[in-house]
Amino acid sequence: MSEGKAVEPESCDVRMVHPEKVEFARQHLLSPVDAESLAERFKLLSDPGRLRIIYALLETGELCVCDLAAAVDSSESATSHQLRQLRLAGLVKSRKVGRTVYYRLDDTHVRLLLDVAVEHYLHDHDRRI
Amino acid sequence: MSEGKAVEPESCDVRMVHPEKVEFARQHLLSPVDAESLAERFKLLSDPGRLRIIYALLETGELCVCDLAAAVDSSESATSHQLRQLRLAGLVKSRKVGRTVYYRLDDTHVRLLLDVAVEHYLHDHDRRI
DNA sequence: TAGAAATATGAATATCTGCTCATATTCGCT
DNA sequence: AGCGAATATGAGCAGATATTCATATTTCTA
Repeated sequence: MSEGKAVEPESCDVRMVHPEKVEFARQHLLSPVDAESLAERFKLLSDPGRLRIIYALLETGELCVCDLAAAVDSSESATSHQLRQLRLAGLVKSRKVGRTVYYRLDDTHVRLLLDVAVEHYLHDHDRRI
Repeated sequence: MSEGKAVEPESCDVRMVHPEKVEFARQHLLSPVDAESLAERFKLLSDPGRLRIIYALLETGELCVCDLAAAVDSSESATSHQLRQLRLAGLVKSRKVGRTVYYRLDDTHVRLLLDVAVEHYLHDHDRRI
């Protein structure tokens, strides 16, 4: 299915050894937009603090900011900033009771994703739990 | 060297509303070490370029640096730098044939992890492709 | 063997990220 | 109303990251 001997003449030094494999790869690749979107998702999970926040919520169901900060052993401000990111990304939702705000996960998929990752990278590879 | 301050900023403003939930969370949380380890793993996947490289290898099986660069539409140097990261992290392996180096995935788990992520974040959520 | 090709690596740079500190906002309590 | 508590937010800074450019290394070839 990979045709196209004439590759996009847009780049400067695009030499290739196997044009057909390159073409095949190009067709099956993530689009730049998808790659960006997916990368953003992973970026949310690429911070130890955020990971710990997510886990705390995963385990307790719901926690207010100050408890969350205490649980993950971070400042309340830092925790609030992190929660803001998670909230804007739709990963968590908040519920306000008086002046305290309770956060909980609002993403049914994180658990699975984390389970898969933990299973593979913490258990198989270099488990030091 | 510098003595600096106390490395334990825990006793400054650690107030909590539900001490028992905090305690529970602390016990079931990822340890700082595990969180760091897991976060590093996710960080590898948090760059669009690296994601595209991984996908290209996933689809074609094996590709040399210059073909890879052409496939993901990046410079050869940038691609090489990223491959270095992936290599150091054990995600890819290389095979040298003459002066060209062929890279392939060396992680049986990435595919599953990516499948889960793509399934959920690109399809379910806000697919704006 | 000289020179070119494919890749790797180091340095410099520009951008991004997460933290702290200060301040704002919202709410409860007296 | 006024003050203090819980959280949110913005500015600024320090550390991390990715890219580019230049150079090094290895290997093929004339």
